[in-house]
Amino acid sequence: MPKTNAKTKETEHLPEIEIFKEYIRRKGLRFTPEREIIVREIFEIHDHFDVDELYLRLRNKGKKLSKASIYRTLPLLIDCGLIQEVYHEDGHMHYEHVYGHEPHAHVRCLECRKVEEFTDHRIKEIEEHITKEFGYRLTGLRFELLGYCPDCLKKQYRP
Amino acid sequence: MPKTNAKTKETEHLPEIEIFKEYIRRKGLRFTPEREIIVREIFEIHDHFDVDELYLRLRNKGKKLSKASIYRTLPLLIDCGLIQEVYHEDGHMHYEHVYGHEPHAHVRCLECRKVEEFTDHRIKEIEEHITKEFGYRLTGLRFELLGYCPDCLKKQYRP
DNA sequence: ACGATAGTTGCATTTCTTTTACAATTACTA
DNA sequence: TAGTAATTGTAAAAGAAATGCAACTATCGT
Repeated sequence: MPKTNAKTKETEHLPEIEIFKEYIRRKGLRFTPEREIIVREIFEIHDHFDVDELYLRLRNKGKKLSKASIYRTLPLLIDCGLIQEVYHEDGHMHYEHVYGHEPHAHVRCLECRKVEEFTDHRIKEIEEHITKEFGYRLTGLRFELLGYCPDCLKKQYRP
Repeated sequence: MPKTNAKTKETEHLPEIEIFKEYIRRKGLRFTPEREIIVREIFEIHDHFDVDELYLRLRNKGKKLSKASIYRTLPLLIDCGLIQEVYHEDGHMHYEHVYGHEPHAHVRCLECRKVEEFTDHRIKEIEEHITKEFGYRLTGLRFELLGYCPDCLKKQYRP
């Protein structure tokens, strides 16, 4: 179960749905009920998610829309900077919210498979370094540390 | 085309094939010609690679082994710490050498799709921090920065 | 050196994720 | 409110990765 330590304060930003609407408008696309349902559901999940989980949550709420619509909506949300692909695991992609969240690292335990988030001021420093020294304009970041968590080390799953 | 700035000096370590042999022995597995061919080919590639590229390189050299063997060998190489999954793109996984390489970040241009590598002492510091403060034992790392490279910015692909 | 045995290979098939063609539907603009 | 171009669901396709199986073989003990 992913744990989320590095949540940014969720105050002082536009609601995600407004960002999305504005993006849709700017691109000359359409704000459909299906897209609205998908976007609202995604931002009710306060954790990493994947297509199947999202689809099941919607079905359980009686919202019957197709997976195709989800697969079509995700790239829009990525493009407008609301979410990002965070890691590919168990044969499929996992996503996380980006907008309003500080850059952070994911630390994954290879034994119990839990994922924790950590912030570190040095992440921003590295971004700044790349920006200033190499002239990149950065828009996103994925940082994953792999290893064994204290609990699993204690249980001697790993010597 | 991925560019590789952050290559570590390749001296002063055991040949990868020896590491692999030792791992195979320790696990009671078998050192087959197919495995040897795959491993040697992987360490002749000095860049990121994927299954298809590896398969084609082998075919072009007249080595006719199956993709299944590649798919079965990669987890072994990951498990013994020689390579890692580095990013999932174009619908499939990409790999890179790990053994003998310093931890580094990948900076990906979303326009021209090039991938550059950068080292930064802060990456190690962050690792140490996670290790000391949170008690993890870390074995690997993926760090990807996404944005637009100076060239593409100059060409005004992005305002 | 040889034979037994358990691991490995290639092939074909399967599973699973993600994409897409198409016809019906619908959001948006004038 | 009508016109039009985007969107939807369905079903199928595309593609990556995993796997069952029979034939093969590396390895080990004798």
